[in-house]
Amino acid sequence: MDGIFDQNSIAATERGIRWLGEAGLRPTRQRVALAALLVGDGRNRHATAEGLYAACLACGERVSLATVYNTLRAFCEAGLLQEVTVDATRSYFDTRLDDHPHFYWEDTAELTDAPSEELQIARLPAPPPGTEVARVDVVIRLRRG
Amino acid sequence: MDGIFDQNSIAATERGIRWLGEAGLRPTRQRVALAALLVGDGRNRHATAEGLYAACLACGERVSLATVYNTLRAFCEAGLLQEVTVDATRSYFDTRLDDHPHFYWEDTAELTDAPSEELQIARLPAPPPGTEVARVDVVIRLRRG
DNA sequence: CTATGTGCAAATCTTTTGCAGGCTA
DNA sequence: TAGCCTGCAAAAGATTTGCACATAG
Repeated sequence: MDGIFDQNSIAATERGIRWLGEAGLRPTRQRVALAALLVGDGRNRHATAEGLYAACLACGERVSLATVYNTLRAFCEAGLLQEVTVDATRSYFDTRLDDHPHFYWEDTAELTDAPSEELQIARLPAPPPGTEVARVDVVIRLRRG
Repeated sequence: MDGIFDQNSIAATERGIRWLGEAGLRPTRQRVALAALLVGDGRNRHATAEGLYAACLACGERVSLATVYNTLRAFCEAGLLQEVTVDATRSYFDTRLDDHPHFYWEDTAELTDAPSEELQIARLPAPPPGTEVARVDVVIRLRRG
C-alpha cells in the first residue's frame, strides 16, 4: 500500500485534468484516473507502479498494469513526476519536482519527504571538469529506533 | 565495464584472503577470486554483479553468475561491502564502508566516490520520533556539460 | 566427516515492448 | 478521420532459489 489515496471525487478529477493539461497530455480515462490519485488532493505523493495500480483498481477503475507503467513513464517525460531511486527492487515516482531530501523507511520500504528547510548543505563536492550537476539526491535512511 | 580490475596477482589474492578472513568467511576458490578483484589493489571499487562476473571470466576464473550474486550478497551481510542504490536497473556494491557521497555519471551509468571532505552538511532533517538514521545517501548526479 | 559453498537451470519479479483495436481532438 | 492510447500477452533483464555435487576445516 502506498498511503491513503483520495477518493476519486469530482474535485480530484478536475485537478488531475488540469495537471495533465499543463503538460499538454491528452486526458484519457486512464490518465485522468491515475492523475486524480496522484495529485487529486494537492498533497505530494511517492507512488510505486504496483501501489498505484492497486489503488486504481480499488477505486473501481479499469487499467492494465502495463498502462500504469507506461503512463508513469510518460508523466516523467512530460515533467509531471520525478523518479526517485532508493530501492533496487522498485521505482518510486514523486509528484514534487524540486530537489529535496527524502526519508526512506527501511522497515516498510516507504518513501516520504523530509523537511527541506532543515537540510543545509554548506559545501558540495565540485563536479569534475566537463560535467555539471544534474541533481543531488539526499536519502536519509531510517531504522525503527 | 566497471573499471580496470587488478590482475589476479599473488599479492591481490593474499589481500583477498585476508579480507575474507576478517569477516570469518571461508576462502573458497570463487570467493578468493572475487575478493582479489574487489580489494586486490587496495583501492575502492564500485562493482556490479554483471561487471564483476565479466572481470572474473576475463581473468580465466570459472564462476557462475548466480554465485557472483550470492557471493556479493554474502559479502554485504558479512559487512565487507555496502550496497548502493542509484539506478533502478542495477545494484552497485561498494568496498568503502563509511558514509560518503557518490558521483553518478548518468551517461555511462558509472558510480565513483566523491571527495567526502568537500561535503559539509550543516544541518540534517531530524529523524522522526521512534526512528534513527541508519545512513545518509548523497548521490550527485552528473551530466556531461 | 559434516557443514558450507557452488553450479546450473528454472523460477521470480519488475518493467518494457509489439501489435491490434479504441478513443480524443 | 488521423494519430495518439490502451490492453494484453509475451519479452526482457536483474536477481533469487532448489537441489545435487564439491570442498574447506
